[in-house]
Amino acid sequence: MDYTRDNMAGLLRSHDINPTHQRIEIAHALFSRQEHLSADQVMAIVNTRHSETSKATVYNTLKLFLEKGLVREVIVDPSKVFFDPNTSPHHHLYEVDSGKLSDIDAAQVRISGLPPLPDGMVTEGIDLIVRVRRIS
Amino acid sequence: MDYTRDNMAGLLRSHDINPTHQRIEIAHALFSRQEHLSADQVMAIVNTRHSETSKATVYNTLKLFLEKGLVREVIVDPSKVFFDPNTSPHHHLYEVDSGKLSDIDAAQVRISGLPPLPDGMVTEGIDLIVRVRRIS
DNA sequence: CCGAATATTAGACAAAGTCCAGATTGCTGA
DNA sequence: TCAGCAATCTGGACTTTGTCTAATATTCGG
Repeated sequence: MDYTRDNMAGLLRSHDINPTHQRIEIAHALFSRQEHLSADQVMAIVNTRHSETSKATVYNTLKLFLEKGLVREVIVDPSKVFFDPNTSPHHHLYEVDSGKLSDIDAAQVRISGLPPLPDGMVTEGIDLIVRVRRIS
Repeated sequence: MDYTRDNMAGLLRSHDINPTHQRIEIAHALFSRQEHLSADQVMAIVNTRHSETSKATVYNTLKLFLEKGLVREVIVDPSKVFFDPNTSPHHHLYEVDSGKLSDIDAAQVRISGLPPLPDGMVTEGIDLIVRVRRIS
């Protein structure tokens, strides 16, 4: 897969998102790296050369991507949200001291014995986070 | 189990925590309710009558309780951390729209097929969060 | 190329949480 | 009893993440 800026435009369009210059840059930042990035990190990447994209736009765009199913939100650190360009079913491994976050393929993992949901509720997602720490 | 303030003092001592007035109040707030509370909520409860405990103390105390294994931290909402007086193994059910958080007993749930940990790492905990939403 | 709709922007604002230096508390031993 | 000392608590300034708003800029269909 080639994450050129041109392909980003197509990706955005296919998710019903108007591909503007800023949105393409932000998508490129996330998808070319295939990493979990915080809003802060996205902003830093997008504005490396000279400031091009405002804070508000970064936040708006990430929220838009989230709504349109282009990225996933990962909540592991109380101080910041990570955005994950991998939307296929998977879980997360979080290294507490370094803050490094990596994927665990959901295909191998089996979760059984969950209780029935309360009436009138539907599952929006199941997040499994394995918190690990370096042996000291 | 009786969560009187006197018993709180014993609980604190048994966890190697000096039982001060403020710490007893905070422990009482958490344990008498057996609910997930945010720092904000704890502060509101403790200071209902007249302001008695400062913000700094509430945060310091909750962090201390966490270190001493008296409470658990639950990270489900990016905007605030919840503190959980239930430290027995369990998972969480989070109602996205109402913000309500409830427990899922870990005894019934089986998680299998997790990949081996990276070298030199130990598991600090496994958080399983089922996010649900009311059918609209 | 025009005008409407859609995006972007700077900067003010809000909320959660941290930090610090000074004031309080509660022991301890004489 | 009380001075000395360590532990604790405090208000308030500060930081960081994220939201909001009103003005400006861009885009797109016709």
